[in-house]
Amino acid sequence: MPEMHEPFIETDAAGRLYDRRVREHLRRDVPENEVAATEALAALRLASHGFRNRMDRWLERHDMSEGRLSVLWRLRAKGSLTLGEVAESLDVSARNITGLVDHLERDALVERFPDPEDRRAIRVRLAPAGKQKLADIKREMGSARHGMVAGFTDEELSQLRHLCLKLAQNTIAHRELEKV
Amino acid sequence: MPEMHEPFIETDAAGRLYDRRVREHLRRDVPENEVAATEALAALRLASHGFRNRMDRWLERHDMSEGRLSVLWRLRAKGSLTLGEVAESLDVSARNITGLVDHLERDALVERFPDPEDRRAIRVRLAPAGKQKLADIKREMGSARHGMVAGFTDEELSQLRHLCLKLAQNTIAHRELEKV
DNA sequence: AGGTAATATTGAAGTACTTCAGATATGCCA
DNA sequence: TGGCATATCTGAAGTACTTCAATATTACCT
Repeated sequence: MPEMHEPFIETDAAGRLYDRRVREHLRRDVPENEVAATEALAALRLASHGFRNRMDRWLERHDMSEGRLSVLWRLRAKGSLTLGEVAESLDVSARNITGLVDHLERDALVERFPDPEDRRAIRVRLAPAGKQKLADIKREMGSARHGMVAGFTDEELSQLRHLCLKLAQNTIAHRELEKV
Repeated sequence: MPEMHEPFIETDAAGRLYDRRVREHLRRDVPENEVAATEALAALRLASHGFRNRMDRWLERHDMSEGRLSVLWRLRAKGSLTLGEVAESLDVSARNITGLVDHLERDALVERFPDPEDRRAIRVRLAPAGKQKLADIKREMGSARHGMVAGFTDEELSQLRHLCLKLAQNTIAHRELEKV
């Protein structure tokens, strides 16, 4: 049996999980009023790191990545978009989308074409193979996702969604303020 | 006034936030029993993406990155570690830690030294400048974090921590199973 | 109608992450 | 005691992300 990680996720008196390492770190010298925020954000980081790694591994079987898949979903929703619109929609740089679309184009999953109204812009749309790839992924995604949320009630998933979007709202509001 | 993002985070009848784009996508053809999980995981992705970008921008002022900062915190907690131990602790590849420690060493924030008991291994510890850097960052981190969790009650933060760690447990359990 | 600031995409250069392979060292077993 | 499997770190090569600058184009203002 290979060596396992030393467990660091424990349950407190109220029945809630906490990260022992973070709590030990906090005991040193983090002000009391920052404990809850620090622990929550550290947990968010841990969860998303694990989730992303898990998704990466799963998507490898489809010769896909999360970044490229996001582009495909967005194109499926919108029909076609300029590269800039894709970038804004996914909150990444236009340079990044250039690379992701290069890769998707190389795999024949999308097609680039000129924007009829703006000769600077390039539009992109799903190719038939891209539509098929999304159908294939969707067919199997359910069971993968099911494993990731094993043990969660619908109420917990709803609450997780709500709290994450509340956090996202803060980061979006902050970013919009920085534009001014 | 620069153009703002079209708002996509809305509130449902129960007073909970949801991502309109995800919900529209779900209405097409995602099975009912997968809706809650899909929405929760999409929200987690959005929150962590925004949080990470926000942290990146904030850490730039300290000439730091999240990856390198994680290394520093871990060294502060443990005194010294081998590069492999840092990698395992942060759930990243040893190759990645080599690069992060290269950068930290170049900035004189850490020091590498031979492991007295294993000539293959290299240990790393905080340099005095690293300790100072952590002190500087800690002094200001509170207000940055405060902004990120504006509008959250301690109860919500505790619940967010719990739900994220519950998710993290699933990804950790899955990864340990893959080792067998 | 011309000039100029802004926009869209991509080339260049960088960081953070991955996998794989190589060099050196360790530990275990026969 | 020697052989072999495993461990540790890093070089090589790759992806996904960033910023900045360059080129071509658009839009607006005088």
